[in-house]
Amino acid sequence: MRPLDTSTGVPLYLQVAQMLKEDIAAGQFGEGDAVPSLRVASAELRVNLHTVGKAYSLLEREGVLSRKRGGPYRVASVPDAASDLLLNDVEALLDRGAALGVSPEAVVELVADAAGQRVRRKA
Amino acid sequence: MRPLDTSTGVPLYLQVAQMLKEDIAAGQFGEGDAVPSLRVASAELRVNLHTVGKAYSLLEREGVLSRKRGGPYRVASVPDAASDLLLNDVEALLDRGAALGVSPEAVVELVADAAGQRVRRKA
DNA sequence: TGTACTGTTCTATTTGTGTAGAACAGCATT
DNA sequence: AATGCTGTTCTACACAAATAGAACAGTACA
Repeated sequence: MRPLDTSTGVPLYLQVAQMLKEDIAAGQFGEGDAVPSLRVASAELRVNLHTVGKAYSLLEREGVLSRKRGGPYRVASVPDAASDLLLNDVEALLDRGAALGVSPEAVVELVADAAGQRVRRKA
Repeated sequence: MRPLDTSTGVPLYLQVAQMLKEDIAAGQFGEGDAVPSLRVASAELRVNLHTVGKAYSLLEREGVLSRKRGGPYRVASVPDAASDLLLNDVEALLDRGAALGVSPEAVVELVADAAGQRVRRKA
């Protein structure tokens, strides 16, 4: 799994929930599939078992996961498409740009440049 | 000033520091200018005096602000240009896109669409 | 019936954040 | 000198987050 970022101040359990949600949206887990158990996930992420439990129960309240007593967490419903999950971040980026006096068009250029570098790096 | 977001889990003092840094980068405060005093800023932001103090001393360690005993915090050096401050967010956005299986090009399109809506909304 | 897994619950401790109020020393102005 | 501002320091408390370990009940399978 991807690493967690402890420098931003964002609680780990929120990061874990977000990460799993993205993985499900990306198709890594289908509806009805069991997600990694608390102990397995906590070992892989090098995080406490209770932290993962908090993340999973949060996703359960959101309707993404479901549980049966004694059984593993399973995917209840696949969240919105990947691009929908990104929209919030896109809006936040434009907000920050506006706060800095950078026009939306200029932000688009910044993203396009950075994206271009990635594509070139990959090739 | 802009409002603080208490829902993200990001510490308030980091948000305050970030906000002031952006305002300075945007030209709201020039080199040598005094920034709002701890008591004024804490009243405007509806935040504790010590929280603002923590933010200011952080920016002092970063070299953005400087202080003289008994005097106000002043801008020591204007941080990087506004667009530079946005680059980190742009990279983070592309990272999240990659995690979701969304190509850099598709992310650019998302941003372009959202930006287009803003320009139209403004007009 | 064991065995091994699942999540749940409990207590306990540590750390960071945020708030609150008071007191202090330095600087500038009147 | 007195007043009013500046940031600093101190104690105190409340809360959320994270860690740790133990014990528990339910499920599945050999």
